Amino acid sequence: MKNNATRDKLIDSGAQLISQQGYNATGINAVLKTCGVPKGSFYHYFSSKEDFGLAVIERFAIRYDETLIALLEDSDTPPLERLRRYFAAGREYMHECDHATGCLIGNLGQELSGQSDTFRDALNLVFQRWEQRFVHCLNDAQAQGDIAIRTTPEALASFILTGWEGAILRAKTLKSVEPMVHFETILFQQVLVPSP
Amino acid sequence: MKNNATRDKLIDSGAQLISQQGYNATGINAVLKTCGVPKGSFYHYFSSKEDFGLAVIERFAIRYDETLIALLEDSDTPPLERLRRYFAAGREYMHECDHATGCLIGNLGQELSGQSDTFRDALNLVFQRWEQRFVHCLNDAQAQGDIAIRTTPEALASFILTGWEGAILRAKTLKSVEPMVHFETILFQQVLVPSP
DNA sequence: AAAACAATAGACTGACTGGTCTACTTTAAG
DNA sequence: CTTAAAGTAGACCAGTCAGTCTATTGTTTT
Repeated sequence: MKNNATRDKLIDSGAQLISQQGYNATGINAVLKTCGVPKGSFYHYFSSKEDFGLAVIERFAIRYDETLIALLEDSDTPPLERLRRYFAAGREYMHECDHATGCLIGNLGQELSGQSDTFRDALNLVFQRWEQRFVHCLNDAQAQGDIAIRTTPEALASFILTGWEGAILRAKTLKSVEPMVHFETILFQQVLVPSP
Repeated sequence: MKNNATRDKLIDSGAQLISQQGYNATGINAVLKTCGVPKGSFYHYFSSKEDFGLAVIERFAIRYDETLIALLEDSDTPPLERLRRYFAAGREYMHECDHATGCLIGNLGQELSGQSDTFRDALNLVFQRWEQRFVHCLNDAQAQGDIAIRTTPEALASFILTGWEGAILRAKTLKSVEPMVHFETILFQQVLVPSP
């Protein structure tokens, strides 16, 4: 009943189109066309467009969490260096997509939070999971004496995630990673520093 | 030919609906309905939905710039206090709209930057004008010895704007101003500080 | 082999989209 | 008073939307 190549193809095509155009601007027919699946199959696997959208979010979150673990919980690398690699990966991806795509979760958060509570809850959960990864990494950094956390690890993680998401948004409208670089520079220069 | 109450009503209703639902999710008929204007008038004043959207952006940018000037260029108030008032106003507005609306320019930047270069350029211009207001205020702060700018005023302004926009986005999905508070706290505690 | 079910296939529906069209009313100029 | 233009009014259009429907094909289970 579950896992199927057709279902996967639908989700992958959907993720790509939604990343590029947003949720509302992406029609089901467009998804079907790009992966050559008939409409009957779509409504066999998903009960509605919303159901489909939630599946796209879930799949993306799982995949993304894997790379997040690989980058931020790599105990062979100093915690701050892990963060730098995370930012570098984000910048690289921004180049790859020609500054057009950005972060799927951020995009949908902006577009759908005010539209549907179901979507908002799902996206909020993903953000919270990401913040936890940051918290973990920040605690490591403090334990090793690399930084002094002057608020709470949670507040600092929130600061980093929101700043990064904002930088991605700005990078899209500017078509340049410059805002991402500025964020990273000031973050490491003034926020992620040892106690004075 | 120009200025008209009908045109204004259309733009105001459009701004409200687009703020709440986004651009793609807001139909022209919905705008007409909420302000009781017939379609003939709409296409008398605007050549297309895109033309209308650009007018909404322009109007919003002008209005918002006025409050930005009032807050950030008030020379009777210390520069950092001006910034604090700006953030407080943003938080207050977020409460008023029940964490649903956020920033119109940020929303559209996320939704339309990858979709239309015309929109992207218009939104980018608005962001750049805002950054200039921050630059001005930051220079004042440095001149008065309140802060030490360790990068450039432009980079710091970019950092503040992107961080704030990201915090607004996160506040929407979380339905709480907490991320905005965290951003402000850490910003004033570790970034906007005098030279050591 | 037969029955049951999963999956594929796409024509079709009503509602709605942005946009056009013609007709009418108001305003301003000559 | 006449005439031209600005603005109002809404029926209408082709296209698209998410979603439904019936029919058919594959694959198990019995």
